Amino acid sequence: MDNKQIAEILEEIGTLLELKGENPFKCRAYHNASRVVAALTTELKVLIESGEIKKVKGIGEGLTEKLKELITTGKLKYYEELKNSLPSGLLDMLRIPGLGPKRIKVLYDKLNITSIEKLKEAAEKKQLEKLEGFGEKIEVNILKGIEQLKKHADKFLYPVAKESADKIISELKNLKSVIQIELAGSLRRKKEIIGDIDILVSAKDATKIMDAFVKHPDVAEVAAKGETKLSVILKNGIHCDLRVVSEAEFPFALAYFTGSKEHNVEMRSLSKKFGLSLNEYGFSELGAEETRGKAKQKIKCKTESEIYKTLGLEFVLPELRENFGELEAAANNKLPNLIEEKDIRGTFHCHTKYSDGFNTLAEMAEASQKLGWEYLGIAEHSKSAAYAGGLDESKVKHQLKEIDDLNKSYKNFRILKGIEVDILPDGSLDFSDKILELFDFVICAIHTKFNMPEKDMTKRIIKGMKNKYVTMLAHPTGRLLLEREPYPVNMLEIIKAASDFGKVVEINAHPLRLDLDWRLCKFAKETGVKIAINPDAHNINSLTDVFYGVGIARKGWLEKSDVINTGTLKEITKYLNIN
DNA sequence: GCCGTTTTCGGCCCGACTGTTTTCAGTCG
Repeated sequence: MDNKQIAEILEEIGTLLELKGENPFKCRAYHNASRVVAALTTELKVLIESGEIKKVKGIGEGLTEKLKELITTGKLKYYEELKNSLPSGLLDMLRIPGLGPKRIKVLYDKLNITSIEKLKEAAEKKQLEKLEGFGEKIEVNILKGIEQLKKHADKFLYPVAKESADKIISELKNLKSVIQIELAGSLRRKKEIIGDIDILVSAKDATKIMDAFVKHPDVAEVAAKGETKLSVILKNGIHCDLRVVSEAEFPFALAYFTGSKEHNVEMRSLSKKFGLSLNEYGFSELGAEETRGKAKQKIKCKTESEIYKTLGLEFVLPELRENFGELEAAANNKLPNLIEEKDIRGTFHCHTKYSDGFNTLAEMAEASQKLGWEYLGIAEHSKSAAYAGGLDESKVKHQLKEIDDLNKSYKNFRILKGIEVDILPDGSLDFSDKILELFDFVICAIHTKFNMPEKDMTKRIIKGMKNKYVTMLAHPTGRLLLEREPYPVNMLEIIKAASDFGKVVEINAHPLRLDLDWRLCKFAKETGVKIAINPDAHNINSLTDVFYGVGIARKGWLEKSDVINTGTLKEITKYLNIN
């Protein structure tokens, strides 16, 4: 049982305890432990055997015992009993907006409602409104929530949400009463999957802004409206929160609403050590209840930077605010100098008409030069990937000849000859070494038989990666965000193998994929594995998808030197050992 | 269930909004 699976069990225990009405702090302890385990870069088994687990914050004696049982027997009695004591449908019901553990418990205890279907029936029969603490509106909202859940996934891809948010912000910006306007929340932190859009505004008159936003053409309906907060659902199904604060409050509110929640909790804990209480309006003196809330600010800050400075910290970029060690690093002036979009000088893993792309080699090269890039790596599918127009040996040679011819016409630019070769189920590659040696670089990837057991899949990838001609691993996690579960693979083993073999691992920056996961980037960096950020572009417009990958790289603490395609053409040719 | 430079007990981040109530509980972020 790996750390990820254990983290999922801990998370579920926390939720089940909430449904049982257990001590909320105990519930939180489990949720917190889940996060801690998910972020570990060493197998829990190793930590427990060596006793190192004692040093891990958030896992105490009680949890260590349970984890031991889980690791040695593969089961946890406490978890099994807890699961058996509640119908599994209760967990599903938590996904309905407005329904939390308390209300679900009441529904279960009083009406024996055990699933979303039963809940819908009961609500339609108006049985809920008779319950204490429930009413007509809650009943209607539950029905709406169920509808909502069915109609839209409750998560959205970063690019989709970003485009939507940018449009709204650019229009609200023009309102006279707006002083400052910024994107906040997980979008500002560049998470690859977004729950909702948070927009923060500072203005003298909140009403005007909110009224204008309600009338925005992209708004489908208003979910909630107060004095400072407006919550709407956009026509594309994304929830969007608009908050209006005063100019003095803006930096505090921006920090607060940017999150993450876990980062904020740490910030507030840290504030306490300075005798301060931090909230979305400012710093107030600790203990003085009457100065809390919207009361006077004890220390004024004009920017987020000043907030961090007050707590003795370097400014922490939004991407890093995940309580992933950034506050400790900020306290010790050890924050990374993150890679930027402008550092990218080219990319690998792009397709053309030769396989399943939509543009010619010349068109892709021209578009790359327009972006200011010095090289473009082409990597078509190999022959087994027939569905994607995979190239056979003769087509390969034809393409390589065309690249040679084109390259003669360029100055300070080069098309790099690559291939995205399939790793077959037995771990062998789709081309012989004789063909592979013709390329400047070789990317290996999985495209078939995704349902292999994790152990076999991991072995398959490692075997493929070991080939001496392989330069990098593509589609490391194989995930298609929101559309398909990633294929089962032990990423820690893969990254260790990449380190052993000196291979590069790709961040596939196609918006549907955006893998590698940013947590793994951090691990890769610590392991000494180089990363390439590749757009997996199939046409000239999607070359810029590479910048979504930069977002992931930044979240994973990668610096310019960690990413190979920040290198100049000269450095890349040297790296690839080509003339 | 975790944690401790006020440490083995007594805290554990905090406020807005909604809908239920008539002062508050639940949910959310």
